[in-house]
Amino acid sequence: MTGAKDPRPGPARMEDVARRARVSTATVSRSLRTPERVSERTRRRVHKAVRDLGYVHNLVAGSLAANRTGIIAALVPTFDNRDYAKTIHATAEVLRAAGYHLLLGHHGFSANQEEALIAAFLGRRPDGFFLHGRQHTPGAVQMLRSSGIPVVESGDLAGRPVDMVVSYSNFDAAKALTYYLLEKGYRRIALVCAPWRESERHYRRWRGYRAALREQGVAYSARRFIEATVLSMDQGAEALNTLLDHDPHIDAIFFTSDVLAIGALLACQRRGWPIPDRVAIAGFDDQDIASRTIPPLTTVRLPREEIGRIAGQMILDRLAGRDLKSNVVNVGFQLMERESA
Amino acid sequence: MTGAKDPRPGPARMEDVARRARVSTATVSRSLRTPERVSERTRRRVHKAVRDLGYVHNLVAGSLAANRTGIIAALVPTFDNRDYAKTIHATAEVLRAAGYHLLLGHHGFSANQEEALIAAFLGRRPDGFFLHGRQHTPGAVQMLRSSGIPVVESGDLAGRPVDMVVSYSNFDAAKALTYYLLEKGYRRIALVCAPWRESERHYRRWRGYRAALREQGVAYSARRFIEATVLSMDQGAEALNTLLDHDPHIDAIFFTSDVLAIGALLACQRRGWPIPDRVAIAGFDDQDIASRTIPPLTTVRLPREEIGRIAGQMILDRLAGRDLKSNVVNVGFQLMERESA
DNA sequence: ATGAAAGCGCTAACAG
DNA sequence: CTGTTAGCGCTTTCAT
Repeated sequence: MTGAKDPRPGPARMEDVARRARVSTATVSRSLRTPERVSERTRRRVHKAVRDLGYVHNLVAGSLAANRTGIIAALVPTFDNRDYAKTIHATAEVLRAAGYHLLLGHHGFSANQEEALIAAFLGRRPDGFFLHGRQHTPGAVQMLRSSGIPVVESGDLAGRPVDMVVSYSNFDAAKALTYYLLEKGYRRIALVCAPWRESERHYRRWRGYRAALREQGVAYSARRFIEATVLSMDQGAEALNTLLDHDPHIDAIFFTSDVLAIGALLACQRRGWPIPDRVAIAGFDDQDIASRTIPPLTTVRLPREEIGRIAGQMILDRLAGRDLKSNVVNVGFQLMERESA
Repeated sequence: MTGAKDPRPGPARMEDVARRARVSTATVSRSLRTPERVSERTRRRVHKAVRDLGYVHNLVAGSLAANRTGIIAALVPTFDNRDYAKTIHATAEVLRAAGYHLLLGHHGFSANQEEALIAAFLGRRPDGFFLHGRQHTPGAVQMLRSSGIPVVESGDLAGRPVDMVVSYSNFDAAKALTYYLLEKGYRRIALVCAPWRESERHYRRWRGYRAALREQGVAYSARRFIEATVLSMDQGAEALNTLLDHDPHIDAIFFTSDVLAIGALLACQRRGWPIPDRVAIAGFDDQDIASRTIPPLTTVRLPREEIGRIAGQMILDRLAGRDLKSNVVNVGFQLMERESA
């Protein structure tokens, strides 16, 4: 039998640390969260006790007491997409540097699934929310608004923000690309869209394309439009076939996604068709491979990392009480003029 | 002035719901977590009160009281990699269906960064941990072990697990691919590795390659080995040049990553070199595009989604107290024999 | 610079 | 099936 009070079983608590360092739990807490408010000597004693006991600061209890979790919730349509991945990567980096962590979820392009996840995530009391996508159920918007936390959306600039937005304009980008094709002399320009359920973004691209045609007095033909069922290289190749079957005079095809465009390009290559002479091909996103295809793919580059960085920064700024210049940030886009069109 | 007690400012709490539904907070809690243990009538009253008040169940407080968070921590080297993305996607799906959410981080292939994240994440008291990667600092292993929560690692089968492992064998897969090349009659087979800092996996692949050569009595030459500095298509093309400069008689090149292999393949194509006649090319991972290159790429397919699914399931099984058959699951691999080699 | 004490909002025995 | 009650482990005034 020892005279010392036996430590309770289970992982060490702050109280155990306090006892060992001969201070109060308040001091331990300060040593951990605001070390500058504690004397050098005390801090060292506390940190030694922490190490000796293998103490792990319990942030669940801390979150409850402090009424902040240090968690930012983020929702993407899918993880399996390099564009979202790049964005989230950058966001996570910015947030981690400020001591925040990411609670990440995916909803598979379903607004209802998104609403369910928002409800579930809000229960974990995140300090901020990042949504990739601009289409939400009314319930989702309402929950987000009344949560009172900073919310950043991305994906497009159009429409009323829940709170803040950082994005490029799909409409403008698609319009600019279409203008480029028109300037190159193409007149029978077809469009292959990714499925519209995969966010309104592709719909906006279609609108940008139509706007360019209209402004330049070029007729739009529904026979030159295809909505792909899924976003795959095979669908790109198939769309190419269908379009040229319907109208052999098509001289250019704008795919609203590089995946589709590259699928079509490779199909042409296998057939020995000269691109862009047989038909010009343009994509959207500037995937790594786009600059290495034969010929290299004309496409639009979006600043995915920048979006993620800014999104994280906007949330941090708001949490720090800093005022933002604007709730909507347009990061722009870059036309990558290459040989395929 | 109303006679009713004024609700406190701020978001509704369980007590507010309880008062409105004329039950105790315990009943509200049960209605939310274990509705089957509450009478139909009560449950409806409670849920109505929840809706009326816009109450959001505070899982932070709940986690503290129940000593479980419903959070699974996951660490990957980087988000910007489709392989990890697919795995995590599958894990998140399995976990979400069971009411768990993912706290996700990335460490950029740095074991120290990983340790720091493990420390930070453990403070959030996750109920389980998933690590993509098998190399950890001793401190990291120690923290994980003493946390007492289920830990699943992936990335390779070799070495002693922290707790559980689900993976394929990089050694076996690389060896099998090398055997295939040898059977095809190639004898001067070069190897291009991704940087070894990007996990030991690429080192194991190199070992598998060497083992195959040795077993078949084919000489290994350091002049036929290159460690790429980064994982990019350009590096693949560059490695190809360097190798053929050093030794023009090389008849096959095994790249330990499809990215490198495809970069090399496209470079050959631009030069009009016939593949595999000029030189055979093989990759590792079976990216989407691997089956569409010209010629299609011989490579190894790894069941990324399956790994993620099983990892999630193993954690859930352990949390449910179910016994696992084994702590190590080998998901195998699949040789994709195509025309490039 | 440090300590005492009052919660943070919920859960889970336990009792009825 | 439902209520009472005692915490969960930490943070943060408010003193000193």
